Amino acid sequence: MVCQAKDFQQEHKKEMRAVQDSMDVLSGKWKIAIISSICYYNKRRFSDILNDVVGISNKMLSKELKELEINQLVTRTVLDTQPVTVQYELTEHGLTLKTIINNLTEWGIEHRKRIMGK
Amino acid sequence: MVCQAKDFQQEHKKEMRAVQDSMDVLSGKWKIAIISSICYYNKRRFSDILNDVVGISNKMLSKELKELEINQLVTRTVLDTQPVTVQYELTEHGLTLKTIINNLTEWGIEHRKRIMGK
DNA sequence: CAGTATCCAAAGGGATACTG
DNA sequence: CAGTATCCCTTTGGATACTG
Repeated sequence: MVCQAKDFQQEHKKEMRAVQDSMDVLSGKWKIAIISSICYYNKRRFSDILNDVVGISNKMLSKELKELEINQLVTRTVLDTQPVTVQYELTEHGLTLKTIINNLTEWGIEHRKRIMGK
Repeated sequence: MVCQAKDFQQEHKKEMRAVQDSMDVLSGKWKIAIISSICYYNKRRFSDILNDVVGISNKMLSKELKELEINQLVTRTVLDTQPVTVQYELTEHGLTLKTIINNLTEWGIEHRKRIMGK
């Protein structure tokens, strides 16, 4: 019984670490929205993301995309056009966030109903 | 065809708004972790959450819990003990985040494997 | 187009001490 | 125990202008 309680707590610590690991990568006002934008179209250009994500500045977008690249969630490809365009894509790893994005979308809709009320 | 494309984009705008609504409530370094802590035990006291969420200060925890209360995700109950203890619980609405928490936990484990690497 | 550079105000958030 | 109050340094991020 004592032992079971210990396992229970150990398990909880592991879960807390995991959830905090996720949030280290995904937290912040913009990351999930950026991923969501790219995900929907598979490939997305800088200026398109800038338009999709309401309120973000180019400075922020640039910074956030770099971090997502470092964390291997997106790839950046410079296209040989005139002028230059840059395409962002989710990596295989980034695509594993699709379920979470979908859940957050659903939840956002319900939450708005609830808070905005009735 | 043009019409279909328009619907596609309209749908995307709705989804972007929804996902950004979610993140308005959940973003920040701590919220998800706090909810996760309470969720695991159903009820959880202030000092316990303080222990669960690695790195958070009492000031931050206090602030974040207030916001979660405002957004109707948690309830706060003062227990008649000596000294006073306070219990936090997820609301019905807060409990709808359980799926997302679980997904984020799973994802955090996989992400750590991937980044810390092989 | 896709950023970078600079300036600068405002917010974030830790440490510490204190209260009912 | 569960916070609040204060001090104060750090980070954030908008606005604007500039570059390849």
